[in-house]
Amino acid sequence: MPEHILVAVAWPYANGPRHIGHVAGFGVPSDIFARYHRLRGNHVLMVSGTDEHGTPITLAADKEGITARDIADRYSKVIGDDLFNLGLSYDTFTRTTTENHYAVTQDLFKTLYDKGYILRQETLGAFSATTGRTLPDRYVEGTCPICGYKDARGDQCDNCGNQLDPVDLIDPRSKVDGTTPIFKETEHFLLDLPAFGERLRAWISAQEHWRPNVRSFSLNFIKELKPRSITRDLDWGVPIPLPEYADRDDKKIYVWFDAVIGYLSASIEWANNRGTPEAWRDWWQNPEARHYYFMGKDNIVFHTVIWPGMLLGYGAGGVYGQAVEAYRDTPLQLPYNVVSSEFLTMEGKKFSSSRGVVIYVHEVLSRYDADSLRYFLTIAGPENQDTDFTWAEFVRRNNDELVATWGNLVNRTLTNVYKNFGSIPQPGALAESDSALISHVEGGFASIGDLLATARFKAALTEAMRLAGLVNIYLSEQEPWKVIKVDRDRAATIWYTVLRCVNSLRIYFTPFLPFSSQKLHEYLGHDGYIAGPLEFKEYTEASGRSHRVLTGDYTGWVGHWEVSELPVGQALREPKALFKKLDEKVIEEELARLGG
RNA sequence: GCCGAGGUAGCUCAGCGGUAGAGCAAACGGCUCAUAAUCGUUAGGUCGCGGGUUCGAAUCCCGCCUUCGGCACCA
Repeated sequence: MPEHILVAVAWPYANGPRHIGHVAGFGVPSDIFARYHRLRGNHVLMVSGTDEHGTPITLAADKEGITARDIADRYSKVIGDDLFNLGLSYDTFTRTTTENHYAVTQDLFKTLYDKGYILRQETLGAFSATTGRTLPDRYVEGTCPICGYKDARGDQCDNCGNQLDPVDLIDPRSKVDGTTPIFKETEHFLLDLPAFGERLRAWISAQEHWRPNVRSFSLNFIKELKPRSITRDLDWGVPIPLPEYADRDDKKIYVWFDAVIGYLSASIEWANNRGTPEAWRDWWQNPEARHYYFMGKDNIVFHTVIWPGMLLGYGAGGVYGQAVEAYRDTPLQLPYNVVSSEFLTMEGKKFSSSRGVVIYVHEVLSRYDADSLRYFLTIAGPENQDTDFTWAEFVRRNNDELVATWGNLVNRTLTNVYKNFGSIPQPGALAESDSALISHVEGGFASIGDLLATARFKAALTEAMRLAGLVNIYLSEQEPWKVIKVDRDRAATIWYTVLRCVNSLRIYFTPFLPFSSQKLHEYLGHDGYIAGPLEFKEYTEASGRSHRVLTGDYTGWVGHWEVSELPVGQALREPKALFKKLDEKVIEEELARLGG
């Protein structure tokens, strides 16, 4: 029975280009997972988009003298291009500035409000004297009332570590332009998280398949749940769907509230775009569906506490949940697993765009193959702990592992067979050593499959590489290039054995290395796409505004996570090297770029 | 300050109660079909420090040193 798998990927924030740490955390792992489940024949829905509301984008816009939408448009395109070039196979990668997203967000807000899960409260907020815009706590600086430190932030003093309220700072000033902020009363809406406290605690406690750090961190967090503000004094965001706020442009829904709703709204958009508007319910209102969320560790509580709280509150729904009779009493699905990564550092230092400690995705992809980056970010990525990216390691992993073990196995096999046979050779009776190798390698469908299903990507790729290494050892022992001079039939059998293994390894590597796996698929003489092209599509909504969606037609792809036939006599296509070996010089060149 | 994670071979990391592991780097040897790729052998660690629990501890507990995160209106 095929399963319905939702792959919900963190939404990259559109205030600038994304660096390789971001795609290491959520992008590559989620794509491996989605591609694996498609090969398994499951119904995969992989959604995300650019997160385009919030203060940082308005600040970036002010700086350049353009609108927030201009900033969002620019970086949504840049980020979408990066993900496309990395081969991240979203079913729908959209944006949070669509009409559809606004409608779904407002339905969530309105439903939670009507059910009493949203509270109203007057609070004292800081506003910029020059622009009138709200100043988040961290954008207010001043002297710490506790220790006297002069550059304390509104939320916390970096000197004494105490948590602060910006109103208490002595001589407060705006971090943006140094002016004195104005404090005034403003009404805010708060999500009543304590109302879900017991249900969340019971639910999280039961999730024993979560990574331990995710579960324990979340359980710790919900010990002290407070209502959480879900509106901001901003003109850039989803409007509050209440009559008294209909015409006001000074208060919007908080970016984090709408961003997590993106998982649902993008699923609904996917269904609409393909002309099956109710199809999203097969994932969201199907108790058998499994939802997997991928993100960095900084986002855990939004996905294990706040979003689940919102889903519990929404239940079987408002407008969207209730629309179809057959689903009317079916609540939206909670996450099945929340796969959080740690952080990637850069030559030993934390990524920092402002200090130039950064490597953008488009920079790497402009000079290196996507599969090389994908390989590094998987085998050496921050899956369980922070890991370090260095150019020296990148070159070494590429040359000594990817090229030497897997690339070279494919290359020596295909060039030999293409030259000597031109097609899959007819084997004689398999020797003990031949069938032992084949069955050992084919065991990867179970072992690697189990690791992938439980999101242990590093171990899965290590196992695939180990199996590729076994075939290299076999070749060294059998030496078919010698045997062929005296016994062509035996050489054919040896090469057939190797080809059988390479054919299975092709499947194993497809989730990790889609571009090279597609090439190998073709060199082996197979037809169709095992990892085909992605595409951008433009969609126009009722307002007339259009937006771009990264998607693809994955249903026609041909690979399956099982031993596949390798027909004797199938003509090979002329092979070329799958990967490029990198010159050691690039290490110095890249380090020079960082310094300059 | 509070909470949490890490400190294992020169390097990057895995192992997380039962005789210390991998890859790379190093040394030597085999092979030469293949992107000077590959295969084999060797060498290399009192698993941060100090206590404790246990027949037995990188693995559990306590303390310390050290690095790094989170601490809720930055996403």
